[in-house]
Amino acid sequence: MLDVNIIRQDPEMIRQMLKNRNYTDDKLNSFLNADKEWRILTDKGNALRKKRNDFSQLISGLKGDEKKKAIDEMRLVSDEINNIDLKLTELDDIRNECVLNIPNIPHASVPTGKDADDNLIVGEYGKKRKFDFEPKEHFDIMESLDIVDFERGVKISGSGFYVLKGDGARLERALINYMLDVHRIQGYKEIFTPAVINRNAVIGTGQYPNLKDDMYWLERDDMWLNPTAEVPVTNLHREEIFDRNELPISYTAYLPSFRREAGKRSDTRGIVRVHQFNKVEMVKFVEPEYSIDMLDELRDNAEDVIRGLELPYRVLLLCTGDMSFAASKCFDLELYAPGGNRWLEASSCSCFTDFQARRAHIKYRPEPHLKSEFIHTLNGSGLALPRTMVAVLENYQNKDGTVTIPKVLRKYMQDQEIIG
RNA sequence: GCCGAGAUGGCCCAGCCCGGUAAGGCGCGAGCCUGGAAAGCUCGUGGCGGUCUCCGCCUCGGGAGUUCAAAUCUCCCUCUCGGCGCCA
Repeated sequence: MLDVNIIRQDPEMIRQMLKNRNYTDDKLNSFLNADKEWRILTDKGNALRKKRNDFSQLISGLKGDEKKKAIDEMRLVSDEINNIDLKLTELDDIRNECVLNIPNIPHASVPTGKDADDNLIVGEYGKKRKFDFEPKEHFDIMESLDIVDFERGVKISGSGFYVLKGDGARLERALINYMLDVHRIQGYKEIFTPAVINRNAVIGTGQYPNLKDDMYWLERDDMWLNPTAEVPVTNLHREEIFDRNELPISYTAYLPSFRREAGKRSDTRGIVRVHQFNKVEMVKFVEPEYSIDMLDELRDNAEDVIRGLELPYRVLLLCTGDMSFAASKCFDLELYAPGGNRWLEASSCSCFTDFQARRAHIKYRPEPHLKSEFIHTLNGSGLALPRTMVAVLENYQNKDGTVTIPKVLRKYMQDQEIIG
């Protein structure tokens, strides 16, 4: 959520920002109206409270009729306060609802644009391979190698779930280990968190309520299946205050992620869009002044994973209209998949400024005697497993139907060089 | 799942029985003192609002209730720590 003081100080800037992000300014207008009234009423209420407190003080020293009289007078004040409080609660609810629905302010370096077509292609890296045969799509490769079982995935869970078998399962495990090791060497501390998380956590990073229909909910215990490790890892430090010398903190975490993907109909074939997928995530907690620079570092850390795998990829700087709600700046990393001749989003690296920290109450003290301030958070995938698997299989496929294992993964697969 | 103990500002802790508007310590900072430091002493150190060198309100895990008045009494909930039970 945004700092309400920023909205108060420069509502026109917010209005322009909402326009750039394809939001209406309804919430802004409602906020401004409710806030104005709230401030006037708060003042009035406080004055009455003062009056009541004085009465209360007075009453403690009175007896008999004088006391009764004072109590009666005070009742009138109390009734008035109650009425104002009722109205204040109403106004506060409106304000909160509005603020929670106003997205983060994009960083100055973010291009203004309407949709995905306006995203800026920062660069294309790696060489697209020239095939002397027609490259197959990943699901065909996987089925002919017998390293996947779509039917039984459906049998035990439902559509959108799949089973990896044999070298497919081993490749998955190798990729996870490889990614975690890359990030560990980059200086990230490895974390393994619960995959079932509570309501406060999904509220803390903003998945609830915005994305609640896209998460699996365990009604009996009011718990949620992890939608992305960003949630448990960021919430590790919810309601904590750091000393300055503890920052920056860099975590990497492998965790299965669950998405209901309600209403999505695209990419139903294969493993590009599924309900459960593994992901290695990077999360950073940093001092505000460094956060934007840290985003470049984070992105580079994710790119290292791709470069190591020697996959062709491109980097997109998302425009204002295509960025997610909480992000101030965001890069997408897309892997090239020759079988379907398409780019697959395998990582999204974002700087959230204080937007998440404000909501999750994560602070730091710039100096011991100064008051605490919100830190900045960043996160990015490094990488999402299924799409990486697709890119590996399609780029490394051979004419005879086998798949060469990328060099960096071989040590995780007992030096095996080929699948098939 | 059962029984008991607990949750108080950045941290520690008093107050609760017996209701009157959060005491003290640590840490940190400013000042005094000093050749400099330590010690000592004084002041400051949660949030919101305003007519913003000042004033007011709110805040004792969360919520509801009793009362003129709740950290304090009553009820419900959450979490933590013990003990018992169950169990990979």
